[in-house]
Amino acid sequence: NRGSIYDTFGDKAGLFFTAIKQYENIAPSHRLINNARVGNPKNEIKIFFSGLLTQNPRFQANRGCLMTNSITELANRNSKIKEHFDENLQLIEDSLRILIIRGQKTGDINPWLDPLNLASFLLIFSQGLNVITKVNKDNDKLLDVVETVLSFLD
Amino acid sequence: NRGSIYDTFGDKAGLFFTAIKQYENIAPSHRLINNARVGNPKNEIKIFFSGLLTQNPRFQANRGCLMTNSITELANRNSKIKEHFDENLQLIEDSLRILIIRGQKTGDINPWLDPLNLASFLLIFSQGLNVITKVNKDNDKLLDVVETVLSFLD
DNA sequence: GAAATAATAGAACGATCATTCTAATATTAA
DNA sequence: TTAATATTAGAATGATCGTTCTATTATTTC
Repeated sequence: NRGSIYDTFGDKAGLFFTAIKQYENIAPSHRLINNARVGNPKNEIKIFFSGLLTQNPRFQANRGCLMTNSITELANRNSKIKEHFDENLQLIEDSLRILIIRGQKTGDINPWLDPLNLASFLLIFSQGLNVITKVNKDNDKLLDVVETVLSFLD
Repeated sequence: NRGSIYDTFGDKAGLFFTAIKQYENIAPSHRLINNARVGNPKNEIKIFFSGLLTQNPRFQANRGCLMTNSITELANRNSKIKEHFDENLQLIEDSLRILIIRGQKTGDINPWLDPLNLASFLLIFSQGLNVITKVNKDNDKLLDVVETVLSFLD
């Protein structure tokens, strides 16, 4: 009900921000961030990417990622939104970097690769997946590409 | 003027489609598509990615790519837009694939890599760049990542 | 230069939007 | 049960949107 919504969230922007925060708790990046310092590094990265491709049945198909969608639509018009997602992306990149460093220590990931550079690359690639899945639903093909990307870590 | 616009383009959607078509003639993918069968393969791919990072002074900063932005905002609500960009992405992927095959023949690109798989990867990565550049303006870092990606082709 | 055509400014339309308000109806706490 | 508190339906607000219209002013064409 309109009344309840305005009472609880203040305004449209407040509701949106609450939605974003809820979304971030169920997005694939949530597990990645939480497990950055535990679990098998390469496996966590793999699960993260699989999560981007396996559409959550909680969501309707083709809707993509709320963060990616919001960045492309709003980042250059709403600095609060932009800053929020800038931080969130940084958190994901940090987690990837930590996992890469750990993977290099255990010998699972090529130690000659630069962790920050590689983490940044994986983050960018993840955002690309969130775009492409909105038009291309050939999941098998995308899974193959993800496998290729993961092989770059070897 | 409102009147002229409606007279020329019919309605808002017509104007948008015309804008899209004009945009596609100046986007970095335009050169890639046109040069898929000529010029140095690896160099064309490099120029394509540089183009995504070097913001065209014709555009205002931080606006990203009109195709990427439109896909994430409209693809699941407007099937005509979705189909248009699906075709356009396919065209870019095809061009990348053709360039990769040519590069493999000349020995510039690792012949063991699967051209379609790799083209799909580069396309996805390009879309990721179009997302990330909307929040992260550290161009030097992104150029480093692009360099890393291009090194995957060796 | 006159007639036909195009472009302009700006009023006007109904639709939708974000938001607030009111009054009625539930739900909880005492 | 009563009183306090939430929740609801839905009317009402002003703003903006996409679109059309009209009357005026330019620009082309003959």
